[in-house]
Amino acid sequence: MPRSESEHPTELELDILKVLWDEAPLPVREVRMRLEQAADRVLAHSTVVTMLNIMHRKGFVTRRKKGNAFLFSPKDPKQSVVGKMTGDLLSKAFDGSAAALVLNLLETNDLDADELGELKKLVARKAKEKKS
Amino acid sequence: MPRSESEHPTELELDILKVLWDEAPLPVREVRMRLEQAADRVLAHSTVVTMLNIMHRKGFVTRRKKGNAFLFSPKDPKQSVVGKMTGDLLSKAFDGSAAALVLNLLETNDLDADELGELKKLVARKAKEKKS
DNA sequence: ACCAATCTTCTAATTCTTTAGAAGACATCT
DNA sequence: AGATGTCTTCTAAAGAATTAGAAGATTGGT
Repeated sequence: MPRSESEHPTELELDILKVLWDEAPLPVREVRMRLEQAADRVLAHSTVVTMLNIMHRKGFVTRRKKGNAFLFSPKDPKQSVVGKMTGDLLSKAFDGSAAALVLNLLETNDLDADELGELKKLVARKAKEKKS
Repeated sequence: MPRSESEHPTELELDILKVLWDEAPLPVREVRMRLEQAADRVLAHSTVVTMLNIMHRKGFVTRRKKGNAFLFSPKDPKQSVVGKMTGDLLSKAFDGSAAALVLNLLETNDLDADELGELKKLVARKAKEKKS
């Protein structure tokens, strides 16, 4: 029994989704061009086609016919998809503890003062919301 | 050209590492038993053996002979491994912005008051360290 | 009407991941 | 000594991920 198909996008799928979150709908050749510019991924046209088909089957993108070609759009917004990925890491690697994740983030990836100030504001704001 | 071997543990590999971070060194049958108890993973003995061999090849675990059997230990501490995973998600999904990650965490996974309080303390402490 | 460009669908190759069986070595129990 | 159990290494199967070529349809220009 091999593993089942992932509910999260793979690395290449995520790169493609990023392109589409930036602008959609797009035809295959546009996706391919932007993938090369933005993510430095040089792929054959047919590779991008195959990926978009797979992503369509998996439900990561929607498509509609425009003339004889397809236009692709992301199915879910970026926040939702990366939120699920974060939630997944949270449960798999940190037993669901957000504090543990942030602690690890602070300890192992050193952030600059700006990022820290930003974090402080975020947490304070959220704490306030929570009370209301 | 297919993708290259991941530098991060896969899902099953991570479950096995968790067992070993909890206690090590352990022989195969112990790993198997704990995998079943802690992660609800029921696997054949030979499967666990194969996984541990692969993880040894990848450098995730070390092993030493004890009698005729091997004892396995994690190569790197948990913090380091999950730190790399977090850093990977950070760069892949949030373009390296820790603030964006935490914001998303706050927005899409709702934390309880305790977790929020914990976060506040963490960030404050880190900010203080930074100044010194 | 035809040639080239573009698009789609189908097929395929390679590596990774997950799972597990088979064969053989070695110790222990009776 | 022989059966039993546990351990190792070797082999393998099947789905997932990544990459791309080939065949066939359609459209736009000349």
